[in-house]
Amino acid sequence: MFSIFLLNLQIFSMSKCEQCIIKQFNSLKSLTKDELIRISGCKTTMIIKKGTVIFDEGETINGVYCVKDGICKLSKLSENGKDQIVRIVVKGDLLGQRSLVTDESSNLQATALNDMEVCFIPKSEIMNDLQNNSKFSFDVLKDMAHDLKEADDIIVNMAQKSVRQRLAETLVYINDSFGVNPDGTLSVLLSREDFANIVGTATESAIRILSQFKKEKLISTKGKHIKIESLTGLKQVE
Amino acid sequence: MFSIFLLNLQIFSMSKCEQCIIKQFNSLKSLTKDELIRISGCKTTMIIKKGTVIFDEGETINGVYCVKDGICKLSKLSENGKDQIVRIVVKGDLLGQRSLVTDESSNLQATALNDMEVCFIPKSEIMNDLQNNSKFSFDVLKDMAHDLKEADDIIVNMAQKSVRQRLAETLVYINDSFGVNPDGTLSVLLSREDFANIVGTATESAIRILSQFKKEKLISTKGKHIKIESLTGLKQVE
DNA sequence: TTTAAAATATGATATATGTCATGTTTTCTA
DNA sequence: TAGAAAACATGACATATATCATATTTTAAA
Repeated sequence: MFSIFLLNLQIFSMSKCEQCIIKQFNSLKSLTKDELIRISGCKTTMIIKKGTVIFDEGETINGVYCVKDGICKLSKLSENGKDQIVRIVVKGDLLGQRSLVTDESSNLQATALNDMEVCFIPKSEIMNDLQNNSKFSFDVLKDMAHDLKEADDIIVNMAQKSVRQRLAETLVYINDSFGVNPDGTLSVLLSREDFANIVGTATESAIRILSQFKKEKLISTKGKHIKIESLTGLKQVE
Repeated sequence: MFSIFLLNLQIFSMSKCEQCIIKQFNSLKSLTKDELIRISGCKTTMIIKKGTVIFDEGETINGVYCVKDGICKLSKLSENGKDQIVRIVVKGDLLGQRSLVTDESSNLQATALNDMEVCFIPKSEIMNDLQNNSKFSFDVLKDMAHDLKEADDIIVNMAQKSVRQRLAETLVYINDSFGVNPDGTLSVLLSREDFANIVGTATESAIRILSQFKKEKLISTKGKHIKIESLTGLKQVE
């Protein structure tokens, strides 16, 4: 597994964490300059191709990924064979934070949704900072609290809202959180199957409802690119 | 609101955190003796009657509750008027940890499921420890990571499993996590409506499926007390 | 104890969504 | 560029679950 990484995906980069703008967006901003310099020395920058599994359910991660570019999904295989997406991680986020806190293996699979550039920081190097730099650990704590809140919201939506509503909200969420391309299409490009796996429905149902939204002029599509035509309309879907 | 607490619910107790066995079960165990003595001096012990709302959605909590006895539910009101239960907090747990980390108001409501005894520790008193005692903050981090993992699992179950399966799993979960009374009935006593609100279904559906389980000899009931007759059977429900 | 209210129970029916089947379009690759 | 494979699309039908209606039982209150 690791050898594949070495062959195909890994590029050792000379770029320095201390100067990296990305860290602004996550907990790493709370590290001191000295800490960043040390981290910089042991990190591994890698390019990950679209579709690649970054880590799998049950795998021990032993570090954290700082996402410099691209987007990935965190999903979990359910017994019926479907892959439920529980979170989307984008440029600027840290991926695999949970592994710093627990020695358990990952409960989720991470898969690149487009080509990504990430820096892997070994757990051994960053654990000291988590222990000694309280500003940093408090930031990680905040992050996790935020994720937990979002997860609670998702539970409520899953339980109480229709597939139609959940799909509408997913479109709004992606629009609001990750923005749009110059042509107005959603910048996060997902397959119909991905949408189904976020919403928790059959792929056919997701396709069908997207078609309905199109007829109702709430969205327009070219290929798999989706453009929101009426944000307010989507928000009112019942 | 607070005056009601003072009149009906609050009892100032002389018991000391340093000697309290409950702390063994949560992050407070990582506080030093000195820290515990200080906490002990500013905590407020209260008795909370069954059905009382401990804190509501949108309320600012400003502290954390250590549950000495009893059980409560954390729920969130959805737009359709249903109250989705996202977590159950029992004796030994800390309630409202998220409030320590963020200044946002609570996204959840906490309601006592039976008579409870809790100690309220003001945020102002414990924040220092969260900043300075890294063992303590790491414990809180672990707790939150654990909750996050459980939340992810719930999302997958909500999305991919039938109501029947979810209800069976809820029974198993309550059995495994919170145990049974001497007569074998589940020690956490929930109304059919509570079950429906955990599973995310209509109350009638929850009742109906529990009746089916009864017919299938998976459980037995007297009044609202439920006894699991076949744990393996419940685990195999499809 | 009697009465009222809440919780539990069950039937009948409606409906959203899943499943299966089939066809079309887009994307990939040799 | 052709051919294969994957993704998208839509119809027909099955089914789990919601909703509404109405008993019955349990709990609370007067």
